[in-house]
Amino acid sequence: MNSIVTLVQRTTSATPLALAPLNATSLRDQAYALLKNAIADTDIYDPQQELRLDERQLTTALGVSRTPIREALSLLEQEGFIRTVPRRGIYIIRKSKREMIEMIQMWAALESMAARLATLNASETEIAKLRHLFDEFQNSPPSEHLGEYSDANIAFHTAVIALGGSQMIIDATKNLLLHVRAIRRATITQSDRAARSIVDHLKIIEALEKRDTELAERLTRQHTLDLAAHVDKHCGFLG
Amino acid sequence: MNSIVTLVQRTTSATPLALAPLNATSLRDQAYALLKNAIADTDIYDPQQELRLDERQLTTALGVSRTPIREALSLLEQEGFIRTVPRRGIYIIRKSKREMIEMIQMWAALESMAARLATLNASETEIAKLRHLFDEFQNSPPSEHLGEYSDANIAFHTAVIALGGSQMIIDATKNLLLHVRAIRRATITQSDRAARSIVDHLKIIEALEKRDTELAERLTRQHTLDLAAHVDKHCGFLG
DNA sequence: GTCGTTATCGTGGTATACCATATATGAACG
DNA sequence: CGTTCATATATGGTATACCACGATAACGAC
Repeated sequence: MNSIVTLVQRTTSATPLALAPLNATSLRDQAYALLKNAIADTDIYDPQQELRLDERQLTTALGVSRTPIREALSLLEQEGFIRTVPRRGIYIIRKSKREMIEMIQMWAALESMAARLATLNASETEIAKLRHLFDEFQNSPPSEHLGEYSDANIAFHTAVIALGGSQMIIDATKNLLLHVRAIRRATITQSDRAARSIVDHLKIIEALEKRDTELAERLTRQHTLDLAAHVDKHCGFLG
Repeated sequence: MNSIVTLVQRTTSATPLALAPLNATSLRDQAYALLKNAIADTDIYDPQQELRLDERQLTTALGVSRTPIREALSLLEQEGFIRTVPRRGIYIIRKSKREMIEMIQMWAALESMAARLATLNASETEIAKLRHLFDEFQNSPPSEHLGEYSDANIAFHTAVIALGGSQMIIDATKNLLLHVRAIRRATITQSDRAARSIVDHLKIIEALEKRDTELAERLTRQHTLDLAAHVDKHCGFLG
């Protein structure tokens, strides 16, 4: 069955207003959040995966009318997660290799700017926290628990961006992360990349601590551009 | 009267299907484009300007129902152009000074990445075209025709971004430009800034021609960050 | 006259009925 | 058996009616 639909139904059954929290969010926003999470949790690059969504089906699954569903889908379409083809259907989009590389490059641009801003504005204590993200990998090599390392990896980049303090960059990056995350899972699996990645991260942290603006920026940019180059070479399965 | 509404009406009267071109665009997309242009052409930082939109009013002005209007407004809201307050109204957003600076910083990050990519991928002839953008300013100083120079200025930055070849960056930048344009008008009015700006541009062009990746990137970033610093100092009228 | 209460209304949110048309289906004809 | 055309159906797009709720104004009590 369609995993998205089932997830959606499960979440919907949570609506009984047990405590009636200050749930002032509109149905459109709820549907938007739900669908976005569902899409993010779907392995859209699995060739088996069904990528078609059905408005009417979502209607019954969520227990709301088409209107908020359609508005939510409009937003997701604008963000590049889905595409609606008139009289054909609504489809989750698989990003092409080129698009994926462009997204990573854009990520590099934004995160390196965030690193620059972090050297200028972030507090000592905030920067210090970065090191703790990798405490658990001090003794054993990351190859032994790649799943956790992948999470810590994402957490590191997210943290650097947060350190920059630019809400605009933080927001713009969130969607990029969702798009790139699916592919990142596959690329980090090479353990040598994970090892080199840790070295890069430590150098970035040092640059941030030394408040070396240019260096932190450059290292951050290069680290992410390396990922783009890696995807370019090894991800032929992308369109 | 509300300038947006009047503009909207004028444009609407152009819909008679004289030749019935392949106008396959949905009413939602038409409304979206129309409203976006209308907002872009409005001087939202004029304290006199009415910033409230009325769904029902737009309905009659455009001659369509609320549905496509609302979907278009949803998109504009997500892009940060408007904000809808339940039971209060829909308002065009004035960006705060902080937000404006963050947008310019983001612009700097993206354009400098585009410059980097341009040194690696753009053709000689494409880069050569950049010089022609300023041909008309060779003899007379830009202070004599600031309006035209402002246009050429925007054209230059847009061209650099296009040279980068990343559709993702091109798209992300379009909205930023709309947001920043209103403020740019006011800041470029100092003629000394215009003169220095031209010098910067020429240096960027030279770096691109020499395929000096790092230099082109750095100059482009710094040029735009200078604008951010300038806005920070001189645009106290922003929230 | 001021404060509080109530009624009305304006507004965005939602549900639903309707529409247009590309695609699919199948029957009829060659 | 294959091709073609007519009909049916599914799907996204649009219009509209209804709803909930807060704001505001009108009114009344003190």
